[in-house]
Amino acid sequence: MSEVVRTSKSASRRPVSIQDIAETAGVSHSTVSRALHNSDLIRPEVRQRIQQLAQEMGYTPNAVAQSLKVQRTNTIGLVIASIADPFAGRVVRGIEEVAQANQISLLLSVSHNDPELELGIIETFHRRRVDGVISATAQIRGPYMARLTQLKMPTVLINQQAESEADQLHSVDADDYAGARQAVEHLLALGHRKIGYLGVGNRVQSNRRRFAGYCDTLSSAGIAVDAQWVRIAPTVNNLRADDVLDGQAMLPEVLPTGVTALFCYNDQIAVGVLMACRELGLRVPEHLSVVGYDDVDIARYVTPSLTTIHQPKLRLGEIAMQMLLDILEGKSVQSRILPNELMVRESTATPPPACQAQEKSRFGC
Amino acid sequence: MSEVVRTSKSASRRPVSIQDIAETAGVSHSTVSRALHNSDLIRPEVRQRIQQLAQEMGYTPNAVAQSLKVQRTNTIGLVIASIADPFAGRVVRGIEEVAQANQISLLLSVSHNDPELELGIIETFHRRRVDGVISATAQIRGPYMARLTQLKMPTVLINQQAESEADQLHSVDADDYAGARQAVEHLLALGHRKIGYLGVGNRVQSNRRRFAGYCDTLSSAGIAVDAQWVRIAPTVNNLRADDVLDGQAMLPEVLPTGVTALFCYNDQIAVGVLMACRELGLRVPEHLSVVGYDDVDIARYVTPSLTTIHQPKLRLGEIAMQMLLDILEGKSVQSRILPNELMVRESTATPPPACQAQEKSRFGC
DNA sequence: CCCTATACTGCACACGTGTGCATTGTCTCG
DNA sequence: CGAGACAATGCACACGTGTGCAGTATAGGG
Repeated sequence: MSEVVRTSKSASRRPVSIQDIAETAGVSHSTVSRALHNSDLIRPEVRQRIQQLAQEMGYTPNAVAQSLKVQRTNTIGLVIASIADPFAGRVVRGIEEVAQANQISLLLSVSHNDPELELGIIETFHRRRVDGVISATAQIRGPYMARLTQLKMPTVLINQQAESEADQLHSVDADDYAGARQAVEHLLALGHRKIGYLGVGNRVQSNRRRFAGYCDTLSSAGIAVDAQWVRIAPTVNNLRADDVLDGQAMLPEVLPTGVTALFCYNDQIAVGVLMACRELGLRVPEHLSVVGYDDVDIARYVTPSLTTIHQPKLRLGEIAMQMLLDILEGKSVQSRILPNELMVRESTATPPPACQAQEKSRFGC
Repeated sequence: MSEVVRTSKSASRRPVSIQDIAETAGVSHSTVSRALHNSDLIRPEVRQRIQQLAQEMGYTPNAVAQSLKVQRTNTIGLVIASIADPFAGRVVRGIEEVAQANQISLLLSVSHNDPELELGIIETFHRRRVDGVISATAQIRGPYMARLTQLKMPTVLINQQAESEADQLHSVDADDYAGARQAVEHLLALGHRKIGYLGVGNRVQSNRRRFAGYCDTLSSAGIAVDAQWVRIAPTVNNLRADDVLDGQAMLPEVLPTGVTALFCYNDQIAVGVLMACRELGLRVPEHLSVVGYDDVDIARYVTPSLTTIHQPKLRLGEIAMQMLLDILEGKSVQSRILPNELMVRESTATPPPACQAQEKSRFGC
């Protein structure tokens, strides 16, 4: 008899519900619900019998129904600019680990830095009633951010240093400005004075901060920044192009200005520079010093290995997720800025003799 | 008056529902539901008025409730072994693009090749009632796969060539065996005869297929495979270690055997070999030829650039997602195997003179 | 033996949405 | 003018789960 019921149920292709369990157990669905939650309102023996029955019938709670009822999805939305970017990969990993440890699921979306898409993604997240949002996209633009705050979705931004400290908008960042300063100071210490900057046009905020660090450091050293030393990769369709190609293309443009070192927005740009140098027969670091940013895996594997600024990518992700969890629990949290670390490898050295000579004469040695 | 109502609603922090709209419009919630779906059961003017009202009140449909009702979440679960792996990154991107175009959301989970975790992930996906699953993890093991088929969740496997063509289990793969053959044939054509293989221990299936391609190709050429030429990176905790380090560690072990070329399981292993060679003062390809697998970005950026087998990573992802969509629509689909492509770059050349001399004398030249 | 406190269980509603069916109103045709 | 057809809308239930409250049974105490 009971077998017949089970068969008809399983034939109907619908997963078993607490209602099904209730019927086979001869109790109400409320009792089953409570039993499965280990409520001490239910007699221990009944509780155990129901739990065993649930096991036997292959019951899996319907998270959709639960979410609807308790008004919480245990899901957070994650926006990143690109998956191809190894930087994002590490950050996502940090997020994922903390999320998994806290039974939170991740809804992943890629924005490609397209404002239209970003808006759509936020809308989708809201429709799905995610508990919160982590955004690791390059920059939040006006309407995007406006909608975000309007919807009152708890949000944590990564590496965006949102200037407007709005209500529920928190952020965790690595210190772009200080990182840039470290990089340029390293080059200054090696004796370089003509130091160029290769930036990007489609990550406006972070590019601006790193560029500012670059400018200020040179100024502090009494060096006037020559606009010729600076190139910013053009923005194509607001979409992220291939940074390596951009780096490759920009090198020949700054070379004639006589720079002896280049500080690059990120490691990919720097790798592009390395490849361009190889084509031109220019040796790094003998003829030109190169500094990257991020310290992605590839920085260690290219030849010469890249001197770069290490960002605590994993930590950024972990902290962002933990911060969001705290917000959801009602704790008050405050935005954080993490320090970076200079990794000195093979791509930087003292300036080439010719320039050193120039410098020497200049200083009267 | 209506303002008072609006205010009280918005003060209750709950998003507006169709019920709220119905009250302000003076109709039933059914009418609102139909109007928002453009049902022609509703008078056009009413329809428009309701839609405008919904707009004004900032209504966003509750996808959770919809999912519960229509028994479909428009969400699929995605399991990958690691995010750090650039191979996975490209595949995910392909999946994501097709998903986004079809209004499907992605639930992302990382398995780290841990069977325990994998099982938990599948359980979570089932609880959340995803419409389907795409698995790009290295290998599905017994209990994992059993549960997958038991739950009747439509599933597409990437690069796993599931031997048991079970019911709802479909797959899309790049041809490991043929890829390995291409790689080894390339080396043979260059004149190499002592060719080694560096594999991995924690991606059993694909490693086995590539190794088989390696063995068979050598056999076809009349070369007996020397077990000394072959190394498999040890498996640590079932977790994926750093492939580059493994490659670096394995090179010294096979070098004494006199191999003139190495076929590596993937590009990371090959990069490790490159770095080890550099440490030992061994030049690639003059002293040793190296072939990778996957053709991830890094393969183009290292020095020398890697000869490798290009896998259509983006296509794998796109096809997998499209296949899953077809399954969900009830279409019948069949598993596919995609071809790879040999990318000849700088890391392969004819064997070093010493060996060539040996070969020559051997062939009586 | 009766009353009350206690332990347990079921009823009914709620979460937000979709939809079959009944109901109402209007128009048209005989 | 009445009847049937058709258009438009509301009622009620369903999806699967959680929970306040009422109800029942049992035990204990007077």
